[in-house]
Amino acid sequence: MLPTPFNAPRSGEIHRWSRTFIPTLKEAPAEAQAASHRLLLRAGFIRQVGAGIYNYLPLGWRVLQRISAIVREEMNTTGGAVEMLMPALEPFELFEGTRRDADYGDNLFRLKDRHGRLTALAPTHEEVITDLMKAGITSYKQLPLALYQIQTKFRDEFRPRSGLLRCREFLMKDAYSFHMSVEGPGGLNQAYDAMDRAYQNIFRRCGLTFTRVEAESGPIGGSASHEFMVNAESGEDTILLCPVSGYAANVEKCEIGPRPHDLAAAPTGDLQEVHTPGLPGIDEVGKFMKVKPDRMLKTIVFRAASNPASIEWVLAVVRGDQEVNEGKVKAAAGFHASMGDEKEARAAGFAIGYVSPRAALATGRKCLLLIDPDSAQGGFWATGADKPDHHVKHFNWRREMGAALDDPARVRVADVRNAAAGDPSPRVPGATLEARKGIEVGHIFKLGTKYSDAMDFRVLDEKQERRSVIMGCYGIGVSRTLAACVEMASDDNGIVWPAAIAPYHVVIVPMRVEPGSDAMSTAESLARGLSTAGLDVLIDDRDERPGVKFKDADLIGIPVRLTLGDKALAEKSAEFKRRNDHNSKSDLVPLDRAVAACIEAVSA
RNA sequence: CGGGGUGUAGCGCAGCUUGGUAGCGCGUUUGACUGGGGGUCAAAAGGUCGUGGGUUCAAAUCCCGCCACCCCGACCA
Repeated sequence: MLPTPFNAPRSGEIHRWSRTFIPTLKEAPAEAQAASHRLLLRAGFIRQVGAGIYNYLPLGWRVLQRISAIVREEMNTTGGAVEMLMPALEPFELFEGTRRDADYGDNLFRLKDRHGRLTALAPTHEEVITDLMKAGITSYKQLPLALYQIQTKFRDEFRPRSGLLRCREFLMKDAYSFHMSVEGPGGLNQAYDAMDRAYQNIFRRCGLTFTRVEAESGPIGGSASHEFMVNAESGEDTILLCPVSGYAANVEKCEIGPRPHDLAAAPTGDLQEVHTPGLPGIDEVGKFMKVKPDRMLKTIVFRAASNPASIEWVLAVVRGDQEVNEGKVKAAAGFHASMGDEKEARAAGFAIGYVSPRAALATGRKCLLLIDPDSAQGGFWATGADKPDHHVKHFNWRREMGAALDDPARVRVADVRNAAAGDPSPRVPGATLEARKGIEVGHIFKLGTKYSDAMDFRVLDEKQERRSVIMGCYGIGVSRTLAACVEMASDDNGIVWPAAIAPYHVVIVPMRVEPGSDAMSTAESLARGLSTAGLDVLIDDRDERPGVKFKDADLIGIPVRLTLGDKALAEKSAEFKRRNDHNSKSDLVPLDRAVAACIEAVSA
């Protein structure tokens, strides 16, 4: 046997439709709503097993493999990482340091082994890899290091939905990097930037149009985080962007440009109490009082963590039609605060459901009042009356709050709400933010020392001092990326795969399928030629009517279709059609040029 | 977890109100005719009607419980 050179081009696979499993459906199953869900089901790529649990059928698995291959290439080169594999089972003791079992809560799949030991199905692997590195890395000389895996993750999602877009079991690429420093050669920032580039390459190669947005960073200070959002209306996430500066962020993170405020305006009338019995929300109360939500003040009670000013509660005020942002509340307060436990807040005297900014003035509790600029205005306001079943009209800041407004230790005006379309851009005066829907396919994160501190992962530096290792982590939802690609590229007839991730590059449709027929033997020799050129080929050898084969070929979305009918064969030609080429008829291509035409179409 | 919806043949559905031998279309199998965008004719196979209980001479149908799946919502009080 001749030796095979290492760089020999890979020859493509040749599969026959009749010998693989492609159960296409004429009608989409009723439960599927999202376009990707419907098409993947109809085209025979996936089949549901349970809520948020799917089989990847041969076609679906092939695409996952393609995406994974791109991910591997980019990770191994641009990303500078090496691949490994960690287990799906995770003993609970690993959470002792990080307490993430609590953070994950019900989203963590828990199970007991036969000895009664608690075990988790891993939702991600920070603990496992940190534990592993702890044992293997003891010196700064071994760093930096970046490792990744492509592996099944488990999250007991509250509500799985939209097929592969939100699953309980899904395929993820997760990478972790380890450093002695943030800045400089070998530092976290360098690895982060490399990953950033790798991610952009990956999603571009998958044919996705995406927006890279600033995302909420974790509770440990200084960390940056970016999400890669595929632009799709069906996305669950909302992103905001400034069309002038290019600034883009997710809803939680997005800053809002300067907004004027005015707490000194005169009252609109006497404070008037209204009986509003048993009305649960802003909308209902508003309807009852005939006040629009944007003229009501919403006051949310946060429990303050220990802080130098020994403040116990933080009250955040936004307009009734806006949403309080917990991260911004913390940032404005300057210390940690979390949504108050209802019982605890009631015990402290807050009339939950009917809280007004005046609750901050009550004696005996130390409160910090944070007022969003949009609600720090004059004009008519309605708000709670600080007692059950009552609201007030004609709330006026100066009259109701008095001198407290002038004490920055007690009252501050600050951005504490989620950004929304139409808000001023934080980067360009006069520009306004636009909202888009997106599917989050990737997320990169500067972890800092969060995990290494929690798990005591320290190594000796060049001065023989033990220092916490600085970490980054980088995730891609591989199976979600597949769904996002379908959301992005489909038409009335089915999926339109980009060649880079299509399950096959070429589908050959012989009109006659009897073995030895001109059409079949031509199909086979064409397939061999394509395979030699490195293309994967599917021969539709089913004895079906042409219409059925064409419909199916369109549905499963193979980039190039070669049709072998009597007329074309009589001219020693094949009909050549690109899947993404709409209206046009197919071209006749001489058989001896067909392979070249396919290569050209696929490498475009 | 709250609200809404659905479970009847592989897929899509009707039948349930008013209880009385389980149906239609697609798909599947066989045969013939056909053969360029989801064919025609003929014959056939395929269903514990999600599940457990109850009412009744009789339950897919009425009553109660449970399960599964889908959609919407959800720390903003």
